Parts: sequence; structure tokens; C-alpha cells
Amino acid sequence: MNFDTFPLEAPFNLKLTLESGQFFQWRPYTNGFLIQHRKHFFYIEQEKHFLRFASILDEVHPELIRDLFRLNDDLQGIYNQWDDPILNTAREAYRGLRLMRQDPWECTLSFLCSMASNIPRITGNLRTLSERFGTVQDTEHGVSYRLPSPQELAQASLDELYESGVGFRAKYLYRISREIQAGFSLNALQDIAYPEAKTQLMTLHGIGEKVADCILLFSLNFLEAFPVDTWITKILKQYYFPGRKSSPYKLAALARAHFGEYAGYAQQYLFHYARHML
DNA sequence: CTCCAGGAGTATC
DNA sequence: GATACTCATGGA
Repeated sequence: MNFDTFPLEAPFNLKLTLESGQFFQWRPYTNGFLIQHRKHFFYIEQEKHFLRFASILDEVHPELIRDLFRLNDDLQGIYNQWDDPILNTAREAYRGLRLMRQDPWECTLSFLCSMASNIPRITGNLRTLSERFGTVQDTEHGVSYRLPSPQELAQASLDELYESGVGFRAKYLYRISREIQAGFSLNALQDIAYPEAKTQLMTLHGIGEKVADCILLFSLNFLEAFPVDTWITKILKQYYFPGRKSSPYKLAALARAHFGEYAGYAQQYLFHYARHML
């Protein structure tokens, strides 16, 4: 492999970021990780304040790495805005955990599979979908598969989707792949305001509050998005908004108002904290 | 065996 | 708006 290296000048923890449950297209390999992102397939490893990477399919440049891992976000500046016991603890424990900027469709597919599921199963579902409906890639490191495009997934029958092991999510994949094939643009949502982008996403059958916020936060550059799942509900009701009878919908609005412009970063740290400390 | 999991749609009040 | 039921499947 042909390696390229560049220095990090801000907090970043590659392993922690990949393991944080926002991105599922990776696996450990030697001292680092293999990553599938759009048409790119590459190796990456971290050594203290350096990243070393090598393209396997479709050449990767440092700018793409910076974009995928949001290395231009002022993470230290965001840390400095936090001042409560939970976030103060979380930023010490998880220093360098960053949000990623994934492909919107790949992110949508991932978080449709995430409903009432868990990380190992989500990863397995995505691999099965890739092998059955995606594109085969032949590399010197073995065969790998790309996730199916909306057009490729729309070729699958409802029965084939059920047989791929995604359970009740099959009907959502079936309808949404067709809605996007018919002209719904995920990428166009980047250019409108958060409330409108969220409303439009939720017109897709199977995308509700939580999945919409995941897509907006992890792929469409809306750092104010604040996905509220079971873990976030626990920690918000326990430490931030106790005593109120609050639905996930109301908790999300309260949290966005409370945590502000970079609420999404706070959410990622709270999610990690809740999963490992509660 | 039962219970629940990074939810969402639907019916019902 | 809030609650209850349903949807598939795998793991504890």
C-alpha cells in the first residue's frame, strides 16, 4: 500500500470515533481500520498526533479525511462552552470523539436499520444488504462490497428485503428507496434550514424524529440536530430535565434550546456517557 | 420460555 | 399531545 501521512493539530481519537455508533462501514485491520465511504475504500491508522492512510479503491486525499472526520470543527472551542458535571466528565473521558460527515444515503440506510436494534446487528444487516444488492469490489485485499444505491436497492422485492434479515424495517427500505429513485433529494436538504429539512425528511415513510435527526446530524451538516433515543431519554430525564413529564419529541426541543448551536456534539458525548456510565 | 433492543406507523382517546 | 398496540429478529 502507498501510505500518506498528515499531522493533527486538534483533539481527535480515531478508534473512539469509529466505535461510537454513528458510522458502521469500518472494520479493524492490522494496526488500524479499513473504511468504506462512498466509492472509497481505504486503510487508516492513528499514531498520536498523526494520521496515516492508504487508498485501496478510489484514491483518498487528506481533504477527504478531514471532511469525513470533521477535523475542521473547533472541538476544543466546543468543549470550552460546556460547563456542567456530566459534560465536564464526558469531555475528559472521551477527548477526541468527533462527529463524522457521512454520505446522506448511506447514513439513511444505516439508521433505518438501527431502529430498535443494536450495533452488531446493524453492521451485519448492512453487510448483508451490500452483498445481496450492492456492488462487488475486487481488491488486492480481498473482495469488498459497497452499499446498494437507492436505484440498486429499489431492484429488490419486499420479500427479498425481508429475507435479508432486516425485519420490519424491510418495508421502510422498500418504500424509501423508491421515493428517492422517484426524485426525492437528500442532498438538497443541506441548503435549507433545520426545521424544514427535518420536516421534509419525515415525509419519507419510516423516518421519524429520531432517525431524521441522526441523518441531519451525521450526514447533512446540521450540528444543532439532537437525536433522542432510549439512552438519551434516560440521561436527560435523570440529570437535565427531571420531574417533567416529557415525550422524546419534547425532550429533543428542550435539549436543542439548552445545548444550543452545537447540541449534536453534546448529544454524542451524552450518548457515550449514558451507555457506559448509567 | 420471556423480555427487550440508537423507533415509527396507526388507532384511539 | 399522550398512550397502546404492532411490526421481525436475534440475543440475553
